[in-house]
Amino acid sequence: MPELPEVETVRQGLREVIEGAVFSAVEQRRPDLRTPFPDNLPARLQGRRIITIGRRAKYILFTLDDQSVMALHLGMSGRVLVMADGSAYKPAKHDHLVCRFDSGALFVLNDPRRFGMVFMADADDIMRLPAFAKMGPEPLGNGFSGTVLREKLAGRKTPIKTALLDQRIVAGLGNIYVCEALYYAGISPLRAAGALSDDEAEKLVQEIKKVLSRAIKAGGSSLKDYRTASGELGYFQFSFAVYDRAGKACPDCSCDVSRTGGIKRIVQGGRSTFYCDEKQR
DNA sequence: CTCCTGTCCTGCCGGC
DNA sequence: TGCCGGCAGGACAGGA
Repeated sequence: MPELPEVETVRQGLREVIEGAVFSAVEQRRPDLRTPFPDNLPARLQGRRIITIGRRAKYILFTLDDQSVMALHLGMSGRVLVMADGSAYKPAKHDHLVCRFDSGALFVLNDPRRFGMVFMADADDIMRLPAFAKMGPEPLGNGFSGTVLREKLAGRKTPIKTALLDQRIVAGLGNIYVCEALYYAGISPLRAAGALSDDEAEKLVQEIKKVLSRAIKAGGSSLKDYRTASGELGYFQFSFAVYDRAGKACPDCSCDVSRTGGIKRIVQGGRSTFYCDEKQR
């Protein structure tokens, strides 16, 4: 599923089409995703105006005019369809939540694997929900620095790759951009998290910010193509240095791939890691 | 506390 | 062609 850049792109697409709109019809087509939908969700949305559409880590936050917030996580396979004119929409397989608006706009949440989640709470309470309470800093925010990362990693023996996927360390990274950032930082995914030097932590933070920013920019520029094509938001073309490129040469590779075997794929914590062991130490 | 494994669910892809 | 195993962008529970 979508990692932070994809979620941010979805958020931007939603803002353009349904921020300020009023829910006129809400159809919840099954009782749950990974967790149950909030009690009486359709009734709680009906007639409410969306004031702002924000984001925290991989959650999209819809703040409504009654000071309630709906938090949406897309899980692994969640997708969003949004159309300014939803009159031609026909329900498709795995369309679990269908919202129509007074403007004629349409929002559909589609999630085949149903690893997604929807929560609802008063604005004052939303960040106290378990999903948010222990979250680490936003990777693109000022609260995420080399110093902060070093503190969070201190004493940890777990591999840096695994640590960066822990949302309590930093909130919003997923498997793809962790692999990518470690590559650009020249740090092996196998290194003990607590053993990074100050300089390495600082470099890693900078590369995390850079790769996420580039991906968001790529998403923004592809946004209008997605909308004109199908209204579907969530995934876009972005060229990866190592992710899903096992056996291939890394971008500015000067080594002999026939000898080194190119980019490696290993499994850490049950998830694939891709890296170049010539360039990452 | 930390860390490791298993699990939720469907779809897709490669191999036989 | 069909069947089967393995894998997938996430996050949590439970046990050591």
